[in-house]
Amino acid sequence: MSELSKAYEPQSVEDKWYAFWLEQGCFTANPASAKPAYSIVIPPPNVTGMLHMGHVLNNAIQDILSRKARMDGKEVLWLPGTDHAGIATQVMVEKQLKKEEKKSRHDLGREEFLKRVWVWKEKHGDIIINQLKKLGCSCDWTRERFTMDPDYSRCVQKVFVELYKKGLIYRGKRMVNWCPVSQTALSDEEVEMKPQKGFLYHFKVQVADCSGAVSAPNSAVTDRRCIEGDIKLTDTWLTIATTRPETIPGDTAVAVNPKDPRYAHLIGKHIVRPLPAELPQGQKLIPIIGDEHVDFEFGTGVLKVTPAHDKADFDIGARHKLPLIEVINADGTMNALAGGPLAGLDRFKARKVAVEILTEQGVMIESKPYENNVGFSQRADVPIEPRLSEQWFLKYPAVPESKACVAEGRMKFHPDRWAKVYDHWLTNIQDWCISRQLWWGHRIPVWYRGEEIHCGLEAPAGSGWTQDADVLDTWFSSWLWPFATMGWPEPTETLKKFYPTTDLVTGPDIIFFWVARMIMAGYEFMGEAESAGPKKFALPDAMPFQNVYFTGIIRDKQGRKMSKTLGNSPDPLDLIARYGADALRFGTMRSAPLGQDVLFDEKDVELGRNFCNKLWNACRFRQMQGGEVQGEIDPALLSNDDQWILLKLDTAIREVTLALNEYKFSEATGALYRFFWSEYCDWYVEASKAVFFGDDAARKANTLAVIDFVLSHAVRLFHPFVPFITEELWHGMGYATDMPANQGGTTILFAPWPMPLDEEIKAHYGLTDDSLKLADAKYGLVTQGRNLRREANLSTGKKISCVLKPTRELAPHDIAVIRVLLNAEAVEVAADYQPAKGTLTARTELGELYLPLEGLRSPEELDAEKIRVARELEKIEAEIAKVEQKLANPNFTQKVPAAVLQEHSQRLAEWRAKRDSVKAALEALN
RNA sequence: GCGCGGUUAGCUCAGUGGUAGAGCAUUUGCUUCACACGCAAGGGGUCGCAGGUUCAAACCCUGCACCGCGCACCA
Repeated sequence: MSELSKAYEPQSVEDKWYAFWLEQGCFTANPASAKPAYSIVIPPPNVTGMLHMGHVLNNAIQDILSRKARMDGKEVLWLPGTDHAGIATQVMVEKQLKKEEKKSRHDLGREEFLKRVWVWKEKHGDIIINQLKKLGCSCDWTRERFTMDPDYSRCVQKVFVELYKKGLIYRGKRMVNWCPVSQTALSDEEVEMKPQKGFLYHFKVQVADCSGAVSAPNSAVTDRRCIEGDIKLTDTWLTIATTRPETIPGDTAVAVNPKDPRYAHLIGKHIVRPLPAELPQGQKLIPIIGDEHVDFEFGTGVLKVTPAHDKADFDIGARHKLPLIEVINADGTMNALAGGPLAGLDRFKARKVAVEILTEQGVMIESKPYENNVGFSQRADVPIEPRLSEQWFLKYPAVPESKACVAEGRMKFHPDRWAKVYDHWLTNIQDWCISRQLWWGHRIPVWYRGEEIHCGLEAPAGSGWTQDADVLDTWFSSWLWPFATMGWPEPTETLKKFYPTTDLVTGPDIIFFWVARMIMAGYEFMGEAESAGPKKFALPDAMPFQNVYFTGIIRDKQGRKMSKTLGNSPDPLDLIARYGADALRFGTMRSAPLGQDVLFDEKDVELGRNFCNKLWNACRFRQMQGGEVQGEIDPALLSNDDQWILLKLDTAIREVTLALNEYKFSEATGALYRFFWSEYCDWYVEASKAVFFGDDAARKANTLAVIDFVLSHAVRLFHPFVPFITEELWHGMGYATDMPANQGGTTILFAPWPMPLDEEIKAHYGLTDDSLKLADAKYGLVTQGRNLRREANLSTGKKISCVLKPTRELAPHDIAVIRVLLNAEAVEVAADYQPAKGTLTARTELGELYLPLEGLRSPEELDAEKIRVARELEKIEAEIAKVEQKLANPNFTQKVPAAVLQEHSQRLAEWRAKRDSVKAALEALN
């Protein structure tokens, strides 16, 4: 770094160093290494996805953890990859197909369509990977995995077969969440409950008495005929409340609570279902049944039961052996059984038409606006349709082990409140519907031939077998990620070295989808879960990671979720182009406190950029002073400022290290920011100018040595957060040269993480509390002096002369520092100074500071000054009163610890002294 | 309905019993020889509300309000 530019220019630096790191193989993990292991598996982003702010937050954190671990001397594996993301990817390719060729996937056929998806994947799959590289992610790209890689696919199938053989996977006809747009079953987790504004319709039905006329209740509808003449319609009408009148044709009973005195006597009788209108009454008689499920407080206390289209109703149906009438097609339209006017209509259109028909019949009583929770397909954002279909299900394995590891604190969640959410979910889970009616994904390894069924890794021998058409839920492959990416089922060196992984960084929105299931898979396939049976890996504790860090959700500055439709999501690549990757990382980290959502504001990135520029220029300042790099520090030559900054560095090292250990990234960046900007730059660099502007060569060399010591540590402390600029400075400042090649000599990546100064070093340099206090007092004096200057309306550029009447002895160098910091021509030390009229004074810890003005001020300025000083006096009096009151309370003085009491007394003395001084100043103004 | 978070300066957030803090924004003054992506000095808060514990509460306890999230088969 011969000449540093005036401002930091990230563009010229970032690509260069990333290429260098790759070339040097810095990110490649070596399983044979003797170093202790540190590992993270990336939450694989959607292969067709684009980098968004959530990725930035998530991956910046993983990179910080990885880089810190490298500097701690660990062998680091950050394993990257992408997810095939079944529905999302398939939909994307289907859309493109529609747009460009006006074809559906069925037009192409399964095989041809899948070819197109792979083409898409080859074309777009690298985008997000390259974006992660832009961000600076130090992933081991030699181990990049994709959930549809042949090896990975093999793992997924193997797992399916194993669980099938154990009886944990089974096929059954059950009620599932059906997405009419994607036309596939979904798991419970993919359904999002959303409050929906609709209507609660009340309609009446007539009770019929036809005992004996109805055939067995569990027979199919077509057989359930009443002879027209046998129906005896009664005068009793029941009112039913429903939000879904379009499902009336599918009703096969009406349920009341058997304890409900209004209706109990009607149980066993029938009602005439009003729809389909054209069917003869005899074919529409359905029984009134008694079921405890019915809440008689709600609605009318009469519940229509539609077993084929409602989960709860399905259960009631099962209890009462009711027949099922399906009236809705897979695509959400009504079928022929729904009746003439409804058949073929979309379910929502059909709702309106059903209401019209009921109104025409004169049975509609009222419709009142009503808000209820409706399950939505998370992916397609339409209401899901509970639907009876044949699907594959998994009974979750290793549930007790998975609960225990978190409950017992062996696996830690950060923040830990998620542990409760996790536990609650595991306590209440239902079997997992794992089959999807999609083409893109891992095909279910089951073949059929007539009544025969074969589950295995290969197609069975013989002809006539057809494979199950469905694929597996994407999460059924991602739950294997922590070990399937490392060579499982073989006991590879990588697995032995890096499993279980150390940290997982992810969003709380996938705690059930992914985190919980990975834990179960870990116990089931890597450990000795009770259900697991004999294993190649009987790890004593097979949990896939030791810590889970849950990030917040990134929102815009108004608190709204980032979304494509709102257009409120900035493009991270654009931000990187404008501010630099380091700026984006630092800004994001600084504004992302543990466990809370992050309100993103571009100002944060700006702050990051400004910070990088500050770091850059501080180094530039050092470089402009010339001299030997990293000379020896001579303790005898240390100034008070030197001692102060070394102590502040020590504090910063401790704070940043502790914050990182606790995953408090905003605290760590906050500490770095404060240390570097408010302590090092604002005070130390400015104070050092007293040395560099002087002519003490020995002191200059020593100051340079201190600066190099501080900067070489600071740059390392910063590296995990801002990797590019720190690498540039590490080399440019020459800090790499003295280090062994594998410990910082080649790259800062492996430079040792700074250690706090131990007691021995502190003693060696004479770093004491007193040095800290003296410096604080000195800088306090400077602030007060600048304040005087400001009161006198003397611009910062103007040279002034001050007088200090000291309360303690000060080294000549400290006086020189004060002079430089005040930008004063002279600071005279005079024990017997008698201020002239109109001299501004400030009472400081080090003595009275005077700014003689020689009558330079106008009467207006004097008046303004008087008002200000009088106000200050008021404030001081109020503080004194507050402390005096406390000290006057015998309860206080008797009960309080001695230290607190002493502190209060001292404070009172200080305030009183200050009051005297301010009073004197005020009098001097008059 | 149950559970979990949150409520502190205009904004975003730190602050777990003893003098209310930071960044941004704002005011004023500075083209001071590292940095205007900067420097310096200010102004600004009855810590959501009501009780309680304590010598002392932003902090601990109880209740309430509002915001957000998760879970839940009220049609």
